Amino acid sequence: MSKSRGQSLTRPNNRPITQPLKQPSQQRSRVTVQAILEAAIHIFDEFGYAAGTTSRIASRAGVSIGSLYQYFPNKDSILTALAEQHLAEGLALSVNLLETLRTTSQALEPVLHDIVGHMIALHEHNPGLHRLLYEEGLLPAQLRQTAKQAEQFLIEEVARCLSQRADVAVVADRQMQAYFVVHAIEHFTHRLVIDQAPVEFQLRGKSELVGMLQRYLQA
Amino acid sequence: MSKSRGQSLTRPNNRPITQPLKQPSQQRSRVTVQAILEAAIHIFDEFGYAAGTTSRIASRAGVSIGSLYQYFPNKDSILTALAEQHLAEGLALSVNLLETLRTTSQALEPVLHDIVGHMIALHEHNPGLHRLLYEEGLLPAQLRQTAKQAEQFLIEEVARCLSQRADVAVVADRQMQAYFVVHAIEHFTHRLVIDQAPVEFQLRGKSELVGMLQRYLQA
Amino acid sequence: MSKSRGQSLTRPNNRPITQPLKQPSQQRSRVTVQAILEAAIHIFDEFGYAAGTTSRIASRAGVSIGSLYQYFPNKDSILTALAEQHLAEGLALSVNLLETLRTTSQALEPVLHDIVGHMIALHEHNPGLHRLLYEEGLLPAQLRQTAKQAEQFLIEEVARCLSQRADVAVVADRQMQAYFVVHAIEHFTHRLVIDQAPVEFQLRGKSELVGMLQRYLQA
Amino acid sequence: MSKSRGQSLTRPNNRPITQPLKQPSQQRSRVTVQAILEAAIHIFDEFGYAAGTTSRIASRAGVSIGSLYQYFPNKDSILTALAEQHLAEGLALSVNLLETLRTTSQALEPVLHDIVGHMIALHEHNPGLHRLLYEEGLLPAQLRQTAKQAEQFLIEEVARCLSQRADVAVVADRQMQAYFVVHAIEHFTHRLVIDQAPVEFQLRGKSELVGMLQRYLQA
DNA sequence: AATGAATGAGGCTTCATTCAT
DNA sequence: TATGAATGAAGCCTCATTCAT
Repeated sequence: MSKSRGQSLTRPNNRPITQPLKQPSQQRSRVTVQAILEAAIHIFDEFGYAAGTTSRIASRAGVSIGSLYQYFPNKDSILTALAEQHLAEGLALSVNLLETLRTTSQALEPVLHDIVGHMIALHEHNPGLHRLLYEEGLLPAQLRQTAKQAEQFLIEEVARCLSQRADVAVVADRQMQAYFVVHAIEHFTHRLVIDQAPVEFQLRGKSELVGMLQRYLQA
Repeated sequence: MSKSRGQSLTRPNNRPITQPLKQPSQQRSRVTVQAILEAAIHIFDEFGYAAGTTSRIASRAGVSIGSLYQYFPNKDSILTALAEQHLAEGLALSVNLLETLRTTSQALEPVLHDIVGHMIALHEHNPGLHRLLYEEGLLPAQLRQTAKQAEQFLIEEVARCLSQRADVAVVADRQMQAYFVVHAIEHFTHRLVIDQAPVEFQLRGKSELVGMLQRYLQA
Repeated sequence: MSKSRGQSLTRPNNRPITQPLKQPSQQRSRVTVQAILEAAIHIFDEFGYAAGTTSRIASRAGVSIGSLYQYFPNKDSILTALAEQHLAEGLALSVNLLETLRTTSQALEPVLHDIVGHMIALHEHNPGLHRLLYEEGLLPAQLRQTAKQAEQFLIEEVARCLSQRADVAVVADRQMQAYFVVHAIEHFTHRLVIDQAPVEFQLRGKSELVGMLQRYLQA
Repeated sequence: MSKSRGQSLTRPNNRPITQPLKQPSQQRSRVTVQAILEAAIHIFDEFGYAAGTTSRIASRAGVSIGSLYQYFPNKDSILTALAEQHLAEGLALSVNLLETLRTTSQALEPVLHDIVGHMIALHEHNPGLHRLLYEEGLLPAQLRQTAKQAEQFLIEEVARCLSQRADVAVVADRQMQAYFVVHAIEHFTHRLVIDQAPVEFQLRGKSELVGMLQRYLQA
C-alpha cells in the first residue's frame, strides 16, 4: 500500500494496523474522524494515493497532522476506512436492489435499468477515488479478503435470484453467470464513470449495458 | 507521475523526459536495455509501481543504477516503455484476430473461443504489471492518448467486422456494441488472470465469456 | 526562495495583541530557521556552494535534514535567503553612510575613511560566502535583478551626493563616476578581506583606497 | 600549448594531479587536446563549472569520454589547463604592455587607453569562463599560488615602471599603488565585460577607468 | 486532547571516472 | 588508441510518523 516505506509489503501479521486506534466515543471525535475521511475522499480522488499525503488530508480536513494520527494509525488505515465504507454502501445497495429484483413483478429490462442506474450513481462522485479502491493491490490483504467474501455473497444472492425468475434462462453454470452479471455491472459502471465520458455516451452506454445483460439472461 | 526535483541552479537543461536518452546502438546496450525491461516487468508485477524502485529494478536486472539511467531518463519512462510494448503487442494480436474473424468461414462460437484464448494468453504472465498498465492514471497523458486512439481504432474495426457477419444481429448502435465487446473481453480476460483463479474456474469463466458474447451478438 | 517564515501572517488565533504570550512553537521554529541560516553561512563559506551540501548544513545546524526542508524548499533558497539578508544589510549600511556623507561638515578624507572602514567590517566575516554571493551566476534571476536595482539606486544616490559636495570635482559623467566609486569600494573591500592579507597589508590597503578615491574625486 | 611551458610559472617537483597524463607527443594527440580545451571553454562559459559536465565537453569536442580521460586525469585538470593558459596569456600581454609603458614617449593617457583596451579584449570572449576562473575557490591551491606569484611579479613590474615615469607622482607606498592599478584594471575590465553592458556604457566605462587611473597616478 | 515542529529512512537521479572491447 | 557502456558514491528531497509542548 504505502509506497516506499516498505511496511505494508512486509507486514507479517498480528494486529491489523489498519484499524483505528480508538473508537471515537465522543461527539467531537466523531466529527473529526468524519472530517478526515471526507477530506481524504477528495484528496485521494484528486491526487491519487501516493501524492495524497497525510498532511494534505489533515490540512484539507482542518485538523493538525497530530490529530489525524490520533484517529488513524497510519495512512493505509484511512484508505481502508474509505474502502470499508464504500464496500458497506455497495453491499447495502446491492441487497436492496436484489430484494427488488426478487419481489418485483416488473419485467427484466426496467429492473436492470434501475439497478444499473443505482450502481452508476454509487460511483458517480470521486471517480478517482474509486479507481484507487479497485486497484486492489493497494488494499490490505484482510480487506481484500473481506471484499471477496462480500462479492461471493453477492454472487450467490444474484444466482439465487436469477434462478427464481421465470424470464431468465435456465443455465448450467448459474454461479458463473451470476459472476458475470456482477462483474459486468461493476466494470461497465466504472468505465462509464471513470472515463468521464460525455453524458450522451453515458446514456448510450447505460442502455447498451442493460441490453447486453438482457440478451445474456433472457429465457 | 513524476515530480520535479529542484536543482535550478545547476541544471539549465530541460528536455522532454520520457524519451530514451540514446538509441542502443550496440549489441551490448541492447542486451542491457532488455535486461532492464525484463526486470522491470517482474519488479512492477511483484511490488507495484510505487514500491518498485529503480534500484530494485537495476539490481534484478544485474546492472548498476547508472546503467539504468543511461537508457531511461527516469522511472516513469520505464513503465511507459513497458506500456508501449504491451500496447503494440495487444494491437498486433487484435488485428490478427480480427483478420481471422473477418475471413474465416467458421461459426461465431469457435472464433470467439479462439479470440478469448489468445487474449488470456496475452495477459497470463505478470498480471500485477497489467493491472498497473490499466491504472491509466500512472501513464503519461501522451501514451494514454495513444492508447485511447488504439482502442478507438480497434472498436471501429470490430464494429465493421460485426456488421459484415451474417450471424451477428443487426443493431442500432453498432459502435457501442463493439465498445462492449472489446471491453468485455478485456475486462474478463484480466479478471480471470488477475484473480489467479484455479484452472477449473478459469476454464468455466472462458466458456461463460464466450457464451455471453455469443448470446449478446448472435442474430 | 524560502517559503514561510511563519510569523505575522499565520497567527492562527487572533487574540488581542496586548499580551505577548509568545507561542513557544513559533519561537521554536524561528530558532531553527536561524540555526540553519547560521550554519549555511559557515558551510558555504568553508565548502563553497556545490560542496556545501544540505545535509552538511543541517548537521552543522544541529537539526534534521527534514527540518531544513520544512523551512527552505530547496538548496537554492538557502543561498537566496542569505543573499537577501546581505543585500538588505549592505543597502541599509550604505544609506546610512551616504546620509553622513551628505550632512557632515567633515572633509572628504575622514568620511571616506569611515565609509571604507564600515564596508570592510561588513564583509570581514565569512569571506568565502561573500565570494559566492558575488558570483551572481548562482543567484536566481529575480534576486539578481533586485540586487542590480539596489546597486543602481545606490549609484544614483552617490552621484547626487558627489554633486552636492563642494570639495568634489565637477565632472561630465557623474553617473559613471559614482559607478566607479561604488565598485571600487566594493571590490577592494572584498579583495582585502578575501585575500586574508595580514593586518599590516590591510591597513595600507585601506589607506590607499581612501587615497585613490580622494585623488579621483577631489576638486 | 598550455602545459609544456608550465615550468617557469609553476610547481616545484611532485606531479600534481592536474597535469596531463601524457605529453601529447604526436600531432593527432595535440589536435585532440586542443579540441577538448576549446570545447571546455565554450561549455564552461555556457553552463558553468558544475553543470559543465565532462561528457558534454567530450561531446562538444567530438571525442569520446574515454579519450578525454586519456589526456586529462580529471575534470579539474581541464579547468586548470584553461586557467594556466589564461594566466600565461594575461602575463604575456601584461609584460608587453609594460614594455610599451616603460619605453614609450607617449603621455600617460593614451598609454593607459591602450592598456585598458587590450585587457578588455583579453576577456571579451567567454565572459562566463572568466568569471569561473576568478572564482578562485575552484582552482587548486597550487595554481592559485602560482597566480598569486604571477600577480606579485606583475605588481612589482608595474611599481618599477611607475617609479620610472616622470609624469607619475612620487608616492610613499609604491607597491600598494601598483597593486591598486593592477586590480583596478583587472576588476573594471571584468565588470564591463561580464556585466555584458551595452557598447555605449562600455565605452564610457573605459574612458572613466582611464580617467580614474590618470587622476590616481598623475604627478 | 490538540498542535505542528522535528525526524530520518529511503527514493530518484547525476556524473566523474573506469574498463572491456 | 579510441570508444562508449558500465559503475556507484553521493546529492537533493519527500513524507509518513513521532513527540514535546
